[in-house]
Amino acid sequence: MASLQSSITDLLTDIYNRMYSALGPQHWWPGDTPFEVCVGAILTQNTSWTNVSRAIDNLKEAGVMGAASLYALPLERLAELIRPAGYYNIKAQRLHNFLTLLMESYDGELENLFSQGLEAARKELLSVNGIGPETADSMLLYAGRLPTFVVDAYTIRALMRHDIVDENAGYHSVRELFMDNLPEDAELFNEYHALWVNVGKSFCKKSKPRCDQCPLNGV
DNA sequence: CACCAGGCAAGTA
DNA sequence: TACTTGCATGGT
Repeated sequence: MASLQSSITDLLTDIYNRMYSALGPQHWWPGDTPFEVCVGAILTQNTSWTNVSRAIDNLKEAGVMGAASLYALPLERLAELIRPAGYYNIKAQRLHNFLTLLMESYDGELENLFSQGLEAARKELLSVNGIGPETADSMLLYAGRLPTFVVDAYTIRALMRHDIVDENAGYHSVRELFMDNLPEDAELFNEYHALWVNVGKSFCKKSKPRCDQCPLNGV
């Protein structure tokens, strides 16, 4: 049955309920520790998670999944370990840039970074070359449990196909759409973003849409 | 074979 | 400001 929307909040809530009912809890982010989540956030830039998982396994196997030991690695050795994740040279440099911030300004402790609060920590992360808005928000939400909304290509594509945003909607405007119209709830934002990715992978694909099965049909 | 994947920065006009 | 290009492995 169709439902009437009286506000953007109701629309976004309805979309969430539809996706959650169809797909259930997503158990994000896959990762044993907040630090591992941050490493994964950089490695997964424009890259499938299966490839990233291999790279993370290599780092664990080498015993360097920690701020100090990863920071101490030569770039060539780091690149070699993360090779399965693709873009390994640039990602090695980006990881090192992040570790430089963490080690030199926060004593290697993510807690010291996140305890500043969302806005200050976000500004710090965005100052790192190689950390853009999605990577920063992923770290803040999934490692720091701070209530920021993560937007990605799946989110924007699905919103566009359902005429909820227009074709020139950017990261910032979509992030604000969710944050201005939903309660400031890290658990909700966690599940909501993960559901967008699932919908994007399963139904709202780039070149093979399966719109007939999409839980967003009828919003 | 072509296309895609949980982006970002640098270069060009 | 608004496009375009490089980065790279691995699955479908």
